[in-house]
Amino acid sequence: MAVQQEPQKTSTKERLIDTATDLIWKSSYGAVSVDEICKAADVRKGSFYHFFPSKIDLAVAAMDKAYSEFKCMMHELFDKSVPPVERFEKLMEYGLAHQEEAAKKYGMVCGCPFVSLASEMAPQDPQIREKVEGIIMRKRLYYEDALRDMVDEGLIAADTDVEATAYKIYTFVMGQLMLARIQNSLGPMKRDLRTGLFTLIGLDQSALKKSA
Amino acid sequence: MAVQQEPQKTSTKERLIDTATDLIWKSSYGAVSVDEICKAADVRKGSFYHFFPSKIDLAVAAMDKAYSEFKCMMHELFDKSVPPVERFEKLMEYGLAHQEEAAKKYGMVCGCPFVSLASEMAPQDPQIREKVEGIIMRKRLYYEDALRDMVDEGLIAADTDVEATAYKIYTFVMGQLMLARIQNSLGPMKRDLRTGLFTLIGLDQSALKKSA
DNA sequence: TTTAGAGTTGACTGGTCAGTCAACTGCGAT
DNA sequence: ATCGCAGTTGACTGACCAGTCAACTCTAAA
Repeated sequence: MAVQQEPQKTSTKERLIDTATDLIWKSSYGAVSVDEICKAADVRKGSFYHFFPSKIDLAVAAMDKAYSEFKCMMHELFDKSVPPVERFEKLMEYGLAHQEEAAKKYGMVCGCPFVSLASEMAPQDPQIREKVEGIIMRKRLYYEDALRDMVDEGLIAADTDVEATAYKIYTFVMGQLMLARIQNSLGPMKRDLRTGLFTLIGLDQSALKKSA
Repeated sequence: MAVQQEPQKTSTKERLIDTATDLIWKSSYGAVSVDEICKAADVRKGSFYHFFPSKIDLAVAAMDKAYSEFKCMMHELFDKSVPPVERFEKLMEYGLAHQEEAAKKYGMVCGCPFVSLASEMAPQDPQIREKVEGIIMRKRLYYEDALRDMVDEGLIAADTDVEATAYKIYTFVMGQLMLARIQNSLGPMKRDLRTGLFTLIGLDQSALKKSA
């Protein structure tokens, strides 16, 4: 009558990272305890501290994994072979789909996991701050590349301040995601993200409608 | 030789609210304990729970006070007698000054207290969510009024979607503040806030430079 | 002078927190 | 066979958590 103890499909470490991502993204770092993560991941306390020296290190590892997945997508989406306008179109498409999926999975709109965690933890923890700073920078560089290509193609003004524009886009998207999380609604984002982003870039909206 | 116990200048309740605002704004709700707030405010535990049924109620009271102060400023700044463009100019001026002041006081850039707290707590606490939802809505209505006045004055396109534009402005500013907090720097905001905001509104930048 | 109630105090509770540890298990290399 | 070691276990620590409470003080009204 021994109960068959079926083996876990994923490794203990991976399960901890994935569970932490879920729980922290859904609520917040401060509201999720190590015990909670362990219970949800079906891992004992000792194993947790075998893999991670502290709770914050798990959070950093979770950010690493989330970003490496995100980076893959960025890499193929923002490839030189893709027309620059389409890069942003596809990115927004992907972003919205990702949010819808997460909203269904978690029962609420969750926004950007990096930004939410960073806003909470950056003032207290330099590890988190540095990690997210790097993520922001690398995303921004993708944007800047695309903007330069748009300048080269004559799509936007030649004297466009590429760095400043990339920052503007970034903060706009960040704000859109933050509002969606706070209001628990993707409505405004669906309506405003695309036009707002292209306005900030300086692309003629009417010219866009044709291609869409 | 009795040590003179000089009386506190502000009421216990007020001191708790102000201290909580400081501590939570600087770090986060989850990272600040009731004991910590009490100690910093020189108030005993029992008094805390005499005035507030729970920690979350104090946070809500702190939001109320912060917003009521903010509202006074908004009310006179967004008065009909002020030209609409100037309303935004002054708001940004005030906002940046406020951030500089807070950065000096707390030793770091703190961003928007409403948004930071809401991002952390909205998914877990309906009281916080509702409170911040109301704040967002009322701010947005000020923006919409100003935008309508700009339409009337022929400063922006007559077919401007006032509600959508207000949302875009709001999220852009929110994102700018969030980035400033995460990066602990007001640099990008000083450079990009003004031009980004007016681009989203749809105001001709070159026309603005003249008046500035 | 009495009384009621707002405000204050500090000790207290029970639970939860992050993190520790010594003992154990299973396995792959020698 | 046995050694070493990554991984696992669960009991444990001490600090800290939000919240409680009965007793106290002060004030202002009756």
